[in-house]
Amino acid sequence: MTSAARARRVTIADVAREAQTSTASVSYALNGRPGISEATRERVLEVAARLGWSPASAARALAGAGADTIGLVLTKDPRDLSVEPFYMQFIAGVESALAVRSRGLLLEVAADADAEVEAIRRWRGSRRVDGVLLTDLRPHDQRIAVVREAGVPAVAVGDPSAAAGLTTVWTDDAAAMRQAVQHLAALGHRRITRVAAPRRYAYTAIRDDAFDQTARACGLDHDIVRSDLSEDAGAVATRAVLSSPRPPTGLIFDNDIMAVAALTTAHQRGLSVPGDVSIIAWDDSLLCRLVTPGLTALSHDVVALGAQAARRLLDVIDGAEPAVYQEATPMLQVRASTGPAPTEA
Amino acid sequence: MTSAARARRVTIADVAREAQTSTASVSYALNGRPGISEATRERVLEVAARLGWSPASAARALAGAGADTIGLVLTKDPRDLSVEPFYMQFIAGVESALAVRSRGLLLEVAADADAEVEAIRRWRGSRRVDGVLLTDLRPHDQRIAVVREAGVPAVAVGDPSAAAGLTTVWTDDAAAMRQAVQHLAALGHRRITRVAAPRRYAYTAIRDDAFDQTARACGLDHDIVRSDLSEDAGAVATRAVLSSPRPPTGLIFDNDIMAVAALTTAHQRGLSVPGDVSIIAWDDSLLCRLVTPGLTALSHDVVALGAQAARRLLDVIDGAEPAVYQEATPMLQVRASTGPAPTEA
DNA sequence: TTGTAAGCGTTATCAG
DNA sequence: CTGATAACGCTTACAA
Repeated sequence: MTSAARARRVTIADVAREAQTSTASVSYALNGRPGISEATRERVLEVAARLGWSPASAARALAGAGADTIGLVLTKDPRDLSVEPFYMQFIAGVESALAVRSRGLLLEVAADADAEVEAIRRWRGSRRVDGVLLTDLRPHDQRIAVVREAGVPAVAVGDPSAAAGLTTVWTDDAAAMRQAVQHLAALGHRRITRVAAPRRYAYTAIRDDAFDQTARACGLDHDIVRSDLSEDAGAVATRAVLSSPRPPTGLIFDNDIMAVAALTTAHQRGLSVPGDVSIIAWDDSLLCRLVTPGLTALSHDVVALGAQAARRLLDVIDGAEPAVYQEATPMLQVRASTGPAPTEA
Repeated sequence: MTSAARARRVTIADVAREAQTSTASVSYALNGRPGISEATRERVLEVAARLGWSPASAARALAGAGADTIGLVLTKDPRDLSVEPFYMQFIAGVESALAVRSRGLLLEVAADADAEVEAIRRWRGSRRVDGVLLTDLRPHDQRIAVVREAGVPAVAVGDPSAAAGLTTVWTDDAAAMRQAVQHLAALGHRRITRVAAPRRYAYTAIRDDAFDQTARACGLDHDIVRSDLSEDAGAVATRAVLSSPRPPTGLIFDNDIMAVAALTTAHQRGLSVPGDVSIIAWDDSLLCRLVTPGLTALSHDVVALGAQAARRLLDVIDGAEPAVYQEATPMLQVRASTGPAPTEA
């Protein structure tokens, strides 16, 4: 008949009483800290387990220990979020790294950059998180100033040039873009177009530059079309590009969704892929493998990226100095959507 | 030169001093509670804003108020998680509902059912969450006993028959399955197979039964093949089924991933879809639209489901009585992967 | 309407 | 090594 005890929670005071010692010793024992005899420690641990004690993280956080939680705020419309495989992969990676150190992940979807900053401020003020992960870096990102000023441990995911000295996890997008352009050049394409993400992302300029330079070096006609990352925008951009007087024979997209949309658009217009136009996607996901023809894509391990970012953040929380970690450069995964350039009419 | 003040955080005591009142009044003012004059309230609010005060949720939670956070624990291998569009859609929906009430989402990926229960216990003990969302209900789900016993507000997402009286958000999977079977029957199919999720999910038995009954009612040869929800397992199951002496001409899958895998498998074996075999997927996602031929699928709004679940959980946290909420029944979205049964050889 | 003070469950300091 | 005891920031009776 233990039902009477059900309502109250077990505290370290209970454990201390039962183990005939003080709360301080219990705290030491439970946190594996020195300054306590092995005998007491074992007794405390045994009693805690028997009583079913579990730490009240609120109290712990309040007393100055960590919250054992990191924060991730995504700036996306929820419905877009759900369609981008990237984020779920990233989150999955983060979780896998957090799980082994039993940390939690606090997730928030913000409507815009201001809401994002607001969330970070709120979190740090409320001691809910020990640190934050910053994705989708923007040029002159205000979040970086905020975390720095507020002293919030943070890791930026994106190009170091946009991270202003914060610990950074990045992939070499410029090198990846070079591969893509050179692949098309090697296949004999003379006119290529890049369908790019908005300028508000820091990586956009980097990919823009790499695209321009490599295309020029290869002596290709080249052009950049600005789009957003949605399916619709990808289709619209593709239609416009393919309707031009001398349409390009190679297209490079900034994500997989737009590339798939382009594939559909090309088919609708009776164009063959890769017979009439070759398509390259960025972010190789299930989608790229499953469509017909399979999409040649710049493939990288987003799950690993998320895991690495989370691990580095835990380091930073533990006091590590800022550092820059480069992940594997996205590799061009060649599939059926790229082929020899069509011979001129 | 405000740099000296940077380290300390602003507390209600600071606000009280500055506003020349007590911490109690500040608390009342900040929480919009009665028992304070309008004049002081405004003064407090103004001072709080000026000082940049933000609530310490740790302290708040410790003092007995809520944590303003709900928990969601997913039992999946992280890499599988990232491939299932369902979860990201669900999370996106949850976030959208939470955002309007400025609540956070604590996410955890558990390796197995025990880890899941452990997470819930830990959360409730640590006062990190005000309530939890339960997805992927299992028959006799231990989590239900746990939340009940621990008095954790919870909402189950799944069939009410598995939710044991908890507030539940569900879709009528039996009705959805009937549509799928009748669709195939109407197209003249005489032999159909269901490639099903593992029995550990509560919905599996419900879909099994509906499949059997409807197929029998329609006078069809029918069979159920057990699989897991992965791409590989879907391909394996499809190969096995199509190799049988008298293969079925219609296949119904329990998710979209397996259905897409089946499509690829059929093509590899030189079979036409829907010429030789018709395919129906569950959970209509981008994938189903984008593959060729497009997949006929049971389509439902998972984002809305997540939003509804989150809203109902907030109700429960606010003391609402248990209730059952039925969401729209998945609708059969007919695409090119289903067609008339092939004429017997 | 206001202010005082007692928790909430830990951690951390500092004498024994 | 051990045990009181004071924070931590907020909520909430209870007094004034």
